[in-house]
Amino acid sequence: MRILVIDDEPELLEQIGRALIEQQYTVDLVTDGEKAMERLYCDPYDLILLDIMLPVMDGFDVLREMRAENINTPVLMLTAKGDIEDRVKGLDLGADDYLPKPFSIAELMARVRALLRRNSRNGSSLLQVKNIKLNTSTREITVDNKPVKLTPKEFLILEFLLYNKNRAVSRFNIAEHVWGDEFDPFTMSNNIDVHVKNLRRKTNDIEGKLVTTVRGVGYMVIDES
Amino acid sequence: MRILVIDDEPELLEQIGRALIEQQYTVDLVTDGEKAMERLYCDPYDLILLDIMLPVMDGFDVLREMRAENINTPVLMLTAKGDIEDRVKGLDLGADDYLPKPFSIAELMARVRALLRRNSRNGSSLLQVKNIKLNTSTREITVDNKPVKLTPKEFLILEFLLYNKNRAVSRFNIAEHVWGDEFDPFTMSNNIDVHVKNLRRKTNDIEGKLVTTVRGVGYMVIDES
DNA sequence: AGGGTTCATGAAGGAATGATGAAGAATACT
DNA sequence: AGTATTCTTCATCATTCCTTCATGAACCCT
Repeated sequence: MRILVIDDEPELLEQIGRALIEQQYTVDLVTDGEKAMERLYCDPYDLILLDIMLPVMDGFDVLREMRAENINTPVLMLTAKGDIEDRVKGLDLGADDYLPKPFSIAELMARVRALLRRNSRNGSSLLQVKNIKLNTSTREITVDNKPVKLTPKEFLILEFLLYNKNRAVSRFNIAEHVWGDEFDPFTMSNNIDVHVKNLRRKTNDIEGKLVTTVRGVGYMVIDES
Repeated sequence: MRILVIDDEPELLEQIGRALIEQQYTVDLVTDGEKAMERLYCDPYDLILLDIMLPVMDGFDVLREMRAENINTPVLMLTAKGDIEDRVKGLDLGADDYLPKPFSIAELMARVRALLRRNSRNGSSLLQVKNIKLNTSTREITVDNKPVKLTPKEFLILEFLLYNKNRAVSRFNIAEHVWGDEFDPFTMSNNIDVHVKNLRRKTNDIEGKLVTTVRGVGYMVIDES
């Protein structure tokens, strides 16, 4: 389960992060709305913990933009203000729950569990295209319901392609997402191509039926449904 | 994503340019309204950052002329004056957002991202004329709702023509846009004509119904709607 | 109608891009 | 340390795409 936490107080952020990691969640921590949106565009999450009071782009802005972008990940709003107005506003904008500060870590964990449970019924962490299923939380991949073993890089590339299905993604985009900081934009190797090749082989994707090559651009997964 | 920045202060212009390039945007910088209009006629942009205070032709003039020419690229206005009047005037003329100077680069970037996102949502990435649709982000092209495969050059040329619909574009304009730096203005080959021919074939455009030849000038796409 | 200009078209060689197999380097596992 | 797995690099092959050119058709003008 992947959780994104957005809060501008570093200490609280740290504390929440540690508690979540202890519970075996995969956690990303950011301190402002901008970074949050960036992450949301790149990576699929199962839950978002969102502070309202943020510099520049506040929690409401993040929520508004997220929903406008059709990112329907459940959101638990955190705020220093306990007043009703904010609460109403947040829920109007599509937040799923609300926790006024100060709160105990135990209470937070309870809410997190509740939201994830509520949501896991909808199976939001399952990316599915054609005969392939990819569970982002358990890291299970099946092709025609038969399990397939992928290496870490292969998994990340496939996840990224599925997440951006019906959109051509460049090698640059892929590299950014899969290699993060330590990717060399000037590399001349066809590293990504090789991983895609192996990915195709392992998913019985002989003729690029799953992963289509977009010449001059990169790759794309097309979902007809 | 292509962004045009218009500001008469060279230092600020430089600074903005650098910040945008760092974020992987394609950027053009000009210092006055005249040059801005020239560029706007030639190239399609996804966003325009427009200073109000400009010599000769001010930001309002640029905005007015742009919109009169049916160039609907979103505009973020920048100005030293913080007063309401200018703001109202700008928005009336069709600006999409407004940022009073002085501003931080971080804040500017936030607005840029927000506008680009807002815009791509509204399907502005979908160019449509007659029975043809072109999605600039997914690179999907359909003719009568049937997908058509175009090569990179063909795609860029069609995109350019659709973007400048109802306006005759010269071969020079096309070359500039499609080949960018590495285009040879002295070539004697009819390279572009060949690509247009193939484009017409692939889009079932037998009699130049979609791409009209403007003798002595270049080509044009006419949209009756 | 004739001459000149501009555009359309088909074909072909060369350039660019992607696919593939294999081997060495790096990493993780025992 | 030794082994297995994964990642990266490289050379080569296959394919697609780009450009060029020769030729024919359409257009414009006097």
